[in-house]
Amino acid sequence: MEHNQILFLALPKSSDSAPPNLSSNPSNISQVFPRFHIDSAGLMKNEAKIYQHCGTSYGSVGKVKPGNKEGGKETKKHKYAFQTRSQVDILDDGYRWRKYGQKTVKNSKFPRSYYRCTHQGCNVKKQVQRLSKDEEIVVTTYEGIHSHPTDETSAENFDQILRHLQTYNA
DNA sequence: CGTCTTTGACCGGCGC
DNA sequence: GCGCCGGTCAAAGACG
Repeated sequence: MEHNQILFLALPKSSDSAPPNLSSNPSNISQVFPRFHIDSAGLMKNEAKIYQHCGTSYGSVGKVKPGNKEGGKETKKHKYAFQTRSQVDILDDGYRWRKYGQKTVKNSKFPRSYYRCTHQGCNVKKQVQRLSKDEEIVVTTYEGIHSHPTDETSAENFDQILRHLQTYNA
């Protein structure tokens, strides 16, 4: 086993070319990931690297329909995508997820799993997909913001990193 | 016994 | 209009 890498794909809004500063991160990342670690074997250490990425193929995520009526009914979807280098799909981020679907993606030879937060009133969804190119890379896409605390009380070092990332945005 | 996973069906959007 | 593709539902089973 090697050191795990956490690739941060931030999706603030449009595919606007953001400055290379890490300070321009989307809001409330720590709400999405209050606690982040790989539970299966404690693989992740403080060697986690965080990258920021804007645009690319993920720019189409959460797009707004051009033919929307009346306009102004644009719901902002907070959507964050990660790439984790791990051998396990399930990353325990402190929340409890219920799997509600699994589909095979045309572009990938591995199926994509759909999860939803089991907390009542919490509509946060999550997708887990494994890249066909690199079997070790797992893409986790979060959608929505958690409005409730986690069950876990212990905070990991990753929390500090996430807080440091979101210091600028409010 | 309660909770979560599994799995096929269903549905809506989009391209041809 | 039709078929593909991606996302969700829901029934039934697995598992503690």
